[in-house]
Amino acid sequence: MTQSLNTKNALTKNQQLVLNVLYKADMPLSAYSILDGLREFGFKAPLQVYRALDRLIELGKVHRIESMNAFIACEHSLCKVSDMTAFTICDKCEKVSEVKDKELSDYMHLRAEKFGLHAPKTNIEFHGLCSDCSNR
Amino acid sequence: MTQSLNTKNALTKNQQLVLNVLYKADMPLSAYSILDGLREFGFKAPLQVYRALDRLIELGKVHRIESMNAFIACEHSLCKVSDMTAFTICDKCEKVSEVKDKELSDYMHLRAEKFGLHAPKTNIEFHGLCSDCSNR
DNA sequence: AATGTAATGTTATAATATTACATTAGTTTC
DNA sequence: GAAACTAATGTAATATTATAACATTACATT
Repeated sequence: MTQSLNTKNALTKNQQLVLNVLYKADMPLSAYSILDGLREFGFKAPLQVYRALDRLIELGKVHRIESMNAFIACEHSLCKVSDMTAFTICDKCEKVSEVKDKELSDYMHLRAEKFGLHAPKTNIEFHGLCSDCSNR
Repeated sequence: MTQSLNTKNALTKNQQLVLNVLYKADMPLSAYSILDGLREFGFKAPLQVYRALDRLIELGKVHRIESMNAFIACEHSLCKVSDMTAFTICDKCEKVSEVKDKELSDYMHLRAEKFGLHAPKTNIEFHGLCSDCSNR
C-alpha cells in the first residue's frame, strides 16, 4: 500500500503536493504556476491542480485570492470552520497577508444578516499600500 | 462632428454602449456577453469591451464582481468617490445586489488602517442565500 | 495643412478554467 | 480472494477570460 485513500480528512497525494508548493511559496500562486512547480512530480494537466485546489479550499487549507485569480495557503489552523477570510494586498510590492480578526468576522456576519443573506461566506480583500511601500 | 472626445469626463461612444448594456441587464455580465450584445453595433473584439470597462470602472460607473469575473453597473451615483463597494450574492438564484452602507464603509476603512494599509480600496462580496431562496 | 494625441480597430496570443471520458487504486461485500 | 463499487487520478480537448502589439481613424491645436 503506497497511500491511504481519503475517506476521512487525510489529504491525497496530489492534494498534499499542491499544498506543499503553496506552503513553500508563502504568497499567492496561479494554478498554472503550481502546475509548473509540480511537473517534476509528474503533474501534466491543469485539472490535477484544480481538483486538488477545490478540495483544499473546501477544507479551509487554501484560500482563493479572487482579485488575483490566485491561491494561497491558509496561515491559520481553523479557517475550515470560519465563514470569513480577509487579506491585505499591497498594490505596489504585491505582498499579501491573511488577517485574523474575530471582531471583523463577527461584524461581517451581523452585516450579512442585516442584508438578509443567510449562511454567509465572505472574503475581503483590502487593496492599498503596505506600510513599507507608503513610507518610500 | 459625430462625437466629442473625452477631454473631461464625458463617455466615449464605446464606453456609453457598454454602460447601456450593463444598465439594461441589471445583473453582472461577463465581458464576452457584453461583446455579444454589442456585435450589432459593430463590436468585434474583446478589447473594445475591456477598454471601455477599464475606464468605466475608473469612473466608478461599473464594478467588477471578482468572484464571478463579471461586471455590473453601479446602482448609486457616488461610487466614484467611495473607496468601498459591497455586494450580496445569492449562490442559488445568483441575484447580485449592491449594498450602500456608510457604516460598513467607515468600519472597513478603520480596519484597513489598523492593518497598516494606506489608501485602501476594498470590495466585499457576501455569498450566501437570499431571503427568497432560504425560505424554500 | 501639419502635427499631436486620444480613441478605436484588428489580429494574434496568453492566461485561467472546465468538460468529457478513460484508467487506476483502494474499499466493501460476499 | 473475486466481484462490484467508489474515490482518485490521468489525459486530451476545449471553453472562458484577458492582454499584447501594432495599425488606423478622428478630433484638437497650432
